[in-house]
Amino acid sequence: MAAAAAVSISTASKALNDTGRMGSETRERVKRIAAEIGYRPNALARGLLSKRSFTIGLLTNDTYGRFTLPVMAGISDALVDHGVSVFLCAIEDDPALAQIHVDAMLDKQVDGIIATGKRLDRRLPVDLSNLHVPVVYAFTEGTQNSVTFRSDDEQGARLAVEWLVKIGRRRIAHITGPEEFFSVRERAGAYHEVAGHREPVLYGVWAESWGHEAVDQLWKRPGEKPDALFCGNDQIARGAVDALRERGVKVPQDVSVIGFDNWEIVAAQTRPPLTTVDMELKELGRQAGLTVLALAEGRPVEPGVRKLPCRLIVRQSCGGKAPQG
Amino acid sequence: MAAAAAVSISTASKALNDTGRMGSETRERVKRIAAEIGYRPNALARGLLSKRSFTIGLLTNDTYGRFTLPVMAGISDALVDHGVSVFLCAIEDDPALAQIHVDAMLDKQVDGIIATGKRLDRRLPVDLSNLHVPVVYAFTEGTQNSVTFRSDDEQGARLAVEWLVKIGRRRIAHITGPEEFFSVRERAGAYHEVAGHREPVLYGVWAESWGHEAVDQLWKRPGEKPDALFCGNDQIARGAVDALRERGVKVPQDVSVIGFDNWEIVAAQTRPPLTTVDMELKELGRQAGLTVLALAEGRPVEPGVRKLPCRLIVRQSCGGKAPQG
DNA sequence: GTCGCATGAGAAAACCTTTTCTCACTTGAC
DNA sequence: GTCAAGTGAGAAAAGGTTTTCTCATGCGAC
Repeated sequence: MAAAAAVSISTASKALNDTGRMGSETRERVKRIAAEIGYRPNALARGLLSKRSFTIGLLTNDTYGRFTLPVMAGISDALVDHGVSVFLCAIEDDPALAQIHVDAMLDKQVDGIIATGKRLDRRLPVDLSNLHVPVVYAFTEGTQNSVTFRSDDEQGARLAVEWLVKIGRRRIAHITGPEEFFSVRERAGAYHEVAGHREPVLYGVWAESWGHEAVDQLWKRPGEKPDALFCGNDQIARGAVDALRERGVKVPQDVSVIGFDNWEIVAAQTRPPLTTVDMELKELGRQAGLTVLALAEGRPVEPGVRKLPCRLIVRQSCGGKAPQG
Repeated sequence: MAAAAAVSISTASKALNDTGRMGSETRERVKRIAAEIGYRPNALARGLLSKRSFTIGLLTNDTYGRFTLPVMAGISDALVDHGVSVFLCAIEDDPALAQIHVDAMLDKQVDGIIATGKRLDRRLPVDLSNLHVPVVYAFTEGTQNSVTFRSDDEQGARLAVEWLVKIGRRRIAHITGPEEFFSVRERAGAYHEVAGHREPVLYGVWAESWGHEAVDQLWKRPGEKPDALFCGNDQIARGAVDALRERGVKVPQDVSVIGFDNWEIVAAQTRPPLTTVDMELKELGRQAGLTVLALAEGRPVEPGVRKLPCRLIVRQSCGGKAPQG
């Protein structure tokens, strides 16, 4: 302890924390010696007294990390300045495992919990509604009176379809995931609002093979073909692009294709690279982190669902130019 | 505190921990009441005394999570039974950020640190060699006298090439990543040992486009074409498969293609799905977790590099049958 | 010269456990 | 009936920090 090196015991604490009354030369001396011996206060002892552990828990059932990692990066980014560390707990839809992790986090006196997942319309398999620490939901369904952050899929879909319209496309089809996904219905709704009902919506699964097959279905139909495809995610878009190439249809000259998610590993490696919609998950994580911190510090936060706007990422699968700004 | 609900103070502790001397009826009563009021001991206070926080830190510079997430899953899996939680700290090759995270972890009295990365032959941008807590390296270069876990890329590559030989392929080319990668050289070495020097090794970058381009190069050369491609990772393999399909070369009938990494999102979505080499990163994480725990508990661990065997994942891009076993 | 007040610094309590020590009481043996 | 041994349970210290309280000293004012 610094006390040994310097002179006193509780004086050291006051010196280092710039609290209490004391001579400035004493304060400086203590600080200097503390720095010399590399003294760092024990966060456990501090937390025991202050009731703040400067630790939060991140609970997720997204084992792939597709959604969790960007969210985690945003949380960490926002909280590292505040000295907060993050426990990551990956539960794989296993209620018992989830409960174990939640209990462990509570035992360790986390200041709050952020729950995140891979679907906006599903709950984590554990009840977090009556904990004595604040809980914030990010990209997963929250409980009544909770704070929930989610992407604005409707706005994102509108962004995509409006972009296709703006570059002159008129026959825009929509190939997407299973209709029971809330975000699928929301995106399809926005699609209809902007593009009307001229072309069909093809519901399927979240896989490249479905994008491939959907293009086959569309091109087998008699009559005019679509001049644009708005796909429910980047994997579907990739499958669609591959299918179009195999049919000799040129992307983006003949058909524009737009994805959703901006999953770099898929979107950037597609030929041509995909124009897509980014859900700004890192920003979502950042806000979730700051919110749980605010709640932990007792600052009031309005409950409710916060929709964060998506952003259009223009690459080469649509043609057109990036918007200036 | 349970003391209030029950009768005494230190007796409660002994009752719940099955230590000390006391009447069995007292012990049972305390336990029952503790369970009723949902009492859970404060891990901070316990850690303060026992010098064990049941917390470890996972430091990574792999922002994509391609390698970190499976490792993390293994660690968590191994340690959750021991009541250990994991701080995840993503540092993006930023030494200052890394130091901040390490300091934060040490302040929080982690029992140990696992350092992990995305390259076997690179260090994390922070020195962990003189900490007062044990450090274990996983999938990143460790320091002298440290414990390091890594995949056995040589064995993995041998597994792949031997498989190609076994199913009857003779002209096996190797398309891989940048030669400065240690694992690239190791895999290429094993490739040469098994396949000889009949076909070239093409060094490039870790991208689909490179796999595509490499196939173009190989097929533009005069003379007989390869009947198998051993690719340095799944992305390259995917690019190669796509290029072969565009050339009208059938996979796996005409050419077998094998990847490396078993990155499901790439390997399983390729058409046909890729036979590939899995580095067993989850098992690697599990062992790293158990090792850091052993070190934290003072159990002796032999320093050195531990190579974990890879496993062949047989899908459809090679033909042949899965080995029984 | 005394009183009051400001100032600097240390003592002590509190946070919540675990562990060791002490004490009172019971029981069995002689 | 006394003594030793054994048994059950509480007291106290320790762990590292922060915060409040107390105390001693020195100074200015009257």
